[in-house]
Amino acid sequence: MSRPQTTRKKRANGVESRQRILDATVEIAGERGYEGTSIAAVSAKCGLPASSIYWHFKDKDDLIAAVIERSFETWLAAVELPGEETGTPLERVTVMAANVAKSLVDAPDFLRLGLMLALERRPTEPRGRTVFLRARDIATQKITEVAGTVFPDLDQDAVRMLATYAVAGADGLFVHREIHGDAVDLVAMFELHAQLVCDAAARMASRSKG
Amino acid sequence: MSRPQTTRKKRANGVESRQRILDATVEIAGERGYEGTSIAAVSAKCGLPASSIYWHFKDKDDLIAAVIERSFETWLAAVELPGEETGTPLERVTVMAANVAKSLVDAPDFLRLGLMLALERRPTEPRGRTVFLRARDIATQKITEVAGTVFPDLDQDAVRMLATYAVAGADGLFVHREIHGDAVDLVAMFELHAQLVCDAAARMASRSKG
Amino acid sequence: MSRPQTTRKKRANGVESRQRILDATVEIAGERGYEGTSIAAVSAKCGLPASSIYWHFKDKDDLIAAVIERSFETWLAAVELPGEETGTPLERVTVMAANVAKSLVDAPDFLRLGLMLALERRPTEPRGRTVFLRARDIATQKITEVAGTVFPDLDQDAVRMLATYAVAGADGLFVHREIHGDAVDLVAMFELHAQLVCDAAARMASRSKG
Amino acid sequence: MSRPQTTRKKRANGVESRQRILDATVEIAGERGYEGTSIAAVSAKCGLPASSIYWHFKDKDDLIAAVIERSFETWLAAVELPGEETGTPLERVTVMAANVAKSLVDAPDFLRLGLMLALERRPTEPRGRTVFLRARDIATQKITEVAGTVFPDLDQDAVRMLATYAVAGADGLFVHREIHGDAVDLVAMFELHAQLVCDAAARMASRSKG
DNA sequence: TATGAATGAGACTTCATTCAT
DNA sequence: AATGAATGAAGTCTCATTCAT
Repeated sequence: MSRPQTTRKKRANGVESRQRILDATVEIAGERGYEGTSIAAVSAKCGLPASSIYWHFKDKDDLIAAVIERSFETWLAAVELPGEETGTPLERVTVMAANVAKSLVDAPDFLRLGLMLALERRPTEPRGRTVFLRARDIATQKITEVAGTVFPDLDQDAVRMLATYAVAGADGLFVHREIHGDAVDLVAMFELHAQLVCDAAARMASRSKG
Repeated sequence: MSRPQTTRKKRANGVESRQRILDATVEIAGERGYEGTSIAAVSAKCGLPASSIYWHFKDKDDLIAAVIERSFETWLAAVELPGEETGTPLERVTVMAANVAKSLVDAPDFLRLGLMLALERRPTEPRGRTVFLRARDIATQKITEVAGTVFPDLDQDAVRMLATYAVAGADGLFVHREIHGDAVDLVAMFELHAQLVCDAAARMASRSKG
Repeated sequence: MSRPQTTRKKRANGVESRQRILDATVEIAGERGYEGTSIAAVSAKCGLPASSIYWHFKDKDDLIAAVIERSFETWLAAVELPGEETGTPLERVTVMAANVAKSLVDAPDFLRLGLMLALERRPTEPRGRTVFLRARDIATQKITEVAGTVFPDLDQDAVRMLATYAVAGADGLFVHREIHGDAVDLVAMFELHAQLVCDAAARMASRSKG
Repeated sequence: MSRPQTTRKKRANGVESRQRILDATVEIAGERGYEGTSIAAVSAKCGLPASSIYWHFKDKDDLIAAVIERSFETWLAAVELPGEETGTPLERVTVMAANVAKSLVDAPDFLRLGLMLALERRPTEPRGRTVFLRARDIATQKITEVAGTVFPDLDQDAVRMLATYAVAGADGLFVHREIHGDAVDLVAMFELHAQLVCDAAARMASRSKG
């Protein structure tokens, strides 16, 4: 008969509100980019008034940056490469590529929004762009490390170049799927990509060795 | 009493005004994307009042689409592949790749703006996006044709897949350069890209033949 | 039967609109100061939408500065001291003081708003404040000139000091009337003020001469 | 289990918090006036959350009024006129004027903020304005009393007029210093002011007596 | 072939204030 | 004796667009 839960809804809960705002923002910003994301739209989608958004985030820039940050973390967790895999280099790399492909199909917001920001060249760079580029560097670095262990005969420069090429290819394939939609078999494309990169690595390694 | 035609200059010149508007728009839209491009900003940059822009273009959508169109034509002319080149397939493809790379270094507006539009997913698709996707299809088609003649042993599906992969790789490398700037040797990256694609084609061809 | 004047109202007329906006602003800003003057309030009072105000003025700062400028000019014209007056120095100065007093009773917006701005110390000074201070300097300069001719025996420093004192007294008396309203006989107070300043001038002159 | 009283510090101290809020407010309001003073800004300057300000003060009006009140008391204490001074009237008045001048140089917040409020004319008068005007009346009254004892031959009306003029002059000179800053020798100006007022008083007295 | 002026809608952001804890 | 969170109203300013000239 006591009504503890009848305090319906409005029990101030900062953490949950923050999540709701981020959820709404990621959806909108992933569709319409930085400028296309209006605070009013976020407010409508998350149910909190615009002024409440400003309690949780300093300004729009801060909000978008937070979205990118969280989105990257989620994505990183989703692709987390299994540690001590066995098999041939090609096999190991193929598994990795498939993981990445699947993660991009499932949660593409991070990369879509990030690429939009990356392509812009505003005079005052949005903080979200910086955050995305940092995230991208981290990813490239991880790939570099994996490639170094998988192809121990390659010199540093070659490894870096291959990692760069691998990331660029992933971006391009992602864009391709964003354009052509579910018709694209992203996993298959990533498999091809992985194979080409491995071939190149093998050839480079044999050349530098022999 | 009639003014002599020596007054020339400033006899309100429609064509020139139109160009000035397009020039201003391409610059701003390339920096800030669709939503970030305001008529007021274009007006300020080209020196014509906003209302004059509406005399030349139906609305903002029309303006952006026109920019993409002109930008694509400029770019197409810049890469125009020389007709009956001789040499090995790899040589011919390598030359092509170098041409594309150089064109993207010189006039990247078309692709930058196009990719931004391509990544967005707004409810009512901007006409500029359609125009860009059509342009992209044309480019992919051309590559498919070239690949078909260079690797006559490949079946249709394989050729299409390779062309898709080639375009995706180009997009990704372009993004990479947009992010990291002039430090990136885009021509070298495209050379690597061409080689990998050719290797793949050769392997596929030998497999499908044998 | 022709209806030329039936184009009622909305025949775009920049000059008139600008005046209407300034009229509305001077009234509101004179009552509530810089921050208290909202564009919405000005819009409501002048009948033009807020966005139209921004066609005529860059921003709020620009609007307030324009108000001060126009207000000062109006006031200057209203007090314009008659040229070659005759009579004793005291008589001439008394007439001047009466003129100033009357002008301040009639159109006090300029000084009220100006003093409000002058007392503020924002980190980024409103342009209106600069404009007011310049106007005030002009007024002080004029008084200095008049005092110089009326009391030719006084040295420069003394004249400047007296002019400063005269202006300060005028400000103070104006504040007094703003506080206590129509009950105050501003003309009488200015007469007293003029007399005291003249006495001081006479005494200083005799001292410096003798 | 009870916390020992050695925790001391930070045992939420109401009085100190109140002071901190008032200190912050006086600074901001002195810079930006009534409307320009936002609770958020006060909160940022004093380090307490906005809601805490509302624990100590009913609303913004109450806060500003409290500031004026405290500021006036501080100022009154600083100028407190020594009781039974000896010397000629001019000497006594000169000392008084110097005291006032010095107090205004040291702690000008009270008068600056007060004058800003006094010049405004909003529909619902801020309580702070009322408080300031009352304080001003008290000051005028004190001067009237002193003037009455120093010039016993003057009639009531003349004394009141001189007191009014004295206060107005003080306001004007204060404004002058606010505008021109430390370059102004406020003490010297007040000395001149005192002398002129005394001369006027003497002349009036002799006239009304003779 | 243009353009000065206007405008409703909506952008981002801050406001003073409240309330449950 | 405080405060984290929330909120409706209002702030300044920009938006894309129109229209009479």
